[in-house]
Amino acid sequence: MTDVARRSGVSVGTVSNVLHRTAPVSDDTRRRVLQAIDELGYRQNEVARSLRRRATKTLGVVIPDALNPFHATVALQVERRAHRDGFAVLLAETENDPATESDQVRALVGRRVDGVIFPAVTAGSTIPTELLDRGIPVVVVSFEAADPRLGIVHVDEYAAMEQVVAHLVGMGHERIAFAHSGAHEESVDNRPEALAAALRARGLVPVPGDDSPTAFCCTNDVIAMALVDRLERDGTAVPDNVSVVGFDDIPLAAHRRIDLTTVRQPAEEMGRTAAEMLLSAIAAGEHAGRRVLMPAELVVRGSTGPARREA
Amino acid sequence: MTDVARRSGVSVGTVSNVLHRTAPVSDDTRRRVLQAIDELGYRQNEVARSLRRRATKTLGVVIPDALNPFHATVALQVERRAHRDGFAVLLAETENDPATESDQVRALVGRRVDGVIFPAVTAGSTIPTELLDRGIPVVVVSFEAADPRLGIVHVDEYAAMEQVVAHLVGMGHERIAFAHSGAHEESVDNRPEALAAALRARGLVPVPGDDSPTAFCCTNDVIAMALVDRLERDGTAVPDNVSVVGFDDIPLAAHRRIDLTTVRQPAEEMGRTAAEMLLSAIAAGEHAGRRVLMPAELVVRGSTGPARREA
DNA sequence: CTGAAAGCGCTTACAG
DNA sequence: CTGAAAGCGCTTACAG
Repeated sequence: MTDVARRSGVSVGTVSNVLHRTAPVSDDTRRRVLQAIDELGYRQNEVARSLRRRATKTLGVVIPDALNPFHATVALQVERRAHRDGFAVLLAETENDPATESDQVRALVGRRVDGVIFPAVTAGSTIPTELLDRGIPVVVVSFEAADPRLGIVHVDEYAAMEQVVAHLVGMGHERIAFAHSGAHEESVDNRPEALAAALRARGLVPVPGDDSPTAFCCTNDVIAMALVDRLERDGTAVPDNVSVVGFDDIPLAAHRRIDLTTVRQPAEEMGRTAAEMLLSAIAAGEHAGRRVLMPAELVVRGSTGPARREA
Repeated sequence: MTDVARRSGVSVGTVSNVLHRTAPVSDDTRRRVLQAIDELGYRQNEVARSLRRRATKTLGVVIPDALNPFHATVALQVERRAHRDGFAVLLAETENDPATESDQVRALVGRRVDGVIFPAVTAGSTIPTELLDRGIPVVVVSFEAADPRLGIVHVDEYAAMEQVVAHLVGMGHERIAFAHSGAHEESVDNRPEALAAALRARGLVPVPGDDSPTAFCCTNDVIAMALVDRLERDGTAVPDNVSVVGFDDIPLAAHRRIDLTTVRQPAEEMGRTAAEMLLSAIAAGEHAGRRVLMPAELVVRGSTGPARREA
């Protein structure tokens, strides 16, 4: 910037002014400055700017796993929306590990992100609260949480599971299990509990996955697809021998070869909404503190069918 | 930091020293400082640090589409590896649009990333060169480029396509088409050319996709899976009526329901290697300027079969 | 309309 | 071992 100022014969303050129209600048001066910028290939240093303005125009997105299409979609939409407002996004992966999670969040705090979005969080995590306490707005996507300062974008998982159970019970299923990944700490959501509630309303209870269920409700579509793969490799046909229901409705769920019955969450819209919520909270200098409920609906495809009668 | 210094009765320089062991500090002082940090919940401001050190410890990853598992995997591995070295990663999405691409890269330059990784780049892009000219090291993944300052992690696409064509021709295919997404500008790679070369070596040429090919070679697995879906919805069975070959070997390609014959690229290793290459270039203060060739191999699964004899 | 100066929160020689 | 001071590249009152 000093170079630009020197080359165009003005002060750095004036260069700053032409760059941000914060104060009127004569046309002639503006032209000279712009020309110098062009000749020098000058690109403003955002880190100095961030330091001075005490705002970085960057968001953090903390996801357990970039390979889950639901999370990837949210991250993508956030990035897209943020970019429109001149915000950048720092990607932090947690692998669903609490230690990595807090590590990552600490790094985001150090880098002074203006806000953060969590499409998931490890069970029992107090991380969002810590951020909130530091005055950093946060919005969570696809799950609920208690803190009123939190921005929340979610679907009604109880209503969704009610639809799932109605569908399954209507086809004679009574032995229904919940399936999640055993690989990591679970992230927090109400899906198992929502399933249990819908079953209870019909005098049923969830059965363990190894206790010959006739249907599985999976915590997400990735798990559901892996389950179908495993079942069929073991000779258990889906849906002839057992039905499988996913959650999310990732694009592949509609693939003819996959054809997964699942609960559709509007991932793109959720990501976009979360970004907008966060961005406007940042602009207003306050917490997001709002809750948006999105529609979720059962999409019936070919992975569910009538319960097999016991031999 | 001033607060910490005041509370522990030392100067800010000393606080800096205990934080980074750049100079010896007495045990007693260290203890007091650490305690003050803890009591205050102090977290060092990385942006000030970055400004002063003229290095941000952040990498940019520029991808066309976070939903492509190959790109997501590379991004994830880069993030993981970078995180180990205390680097953060800025995610920039291009949607395969040259304007967005240069926009995003400009933003990365403004934010003074220490280096950038491209798992793909729009055709004809001069972006990497511009970065290189500014002294920013860049490494590209899964394609080739001419600039000797570039770090390159790729596979031998010609050898891979040779295997593909040998497999296909061995099953009687002579009408082979290349399939890519028509949605966006293509990103740059040698796959179409590699296919053509392997065909030419056998006196064949690629046929247009609408000229009743008996086999399709797709630019990646996502396209291949979409193609299978489309073909089968139109009543064309795969592989009975037409064979389909992908590229990448994303995890789903091995799913029993998908079962895609494809060329395996070691995505995780490529991402990790790219990150390491970039990180060590940054540490050394020079360009990556190295080329690593990774193995690619044909994985034969169920989406390819004997060419259907014309009726 | 333009310039000089302070200050954002750090690091890094340099003294002591 | 510790402190004082300069400076990283900006923005923002404040004068003029």
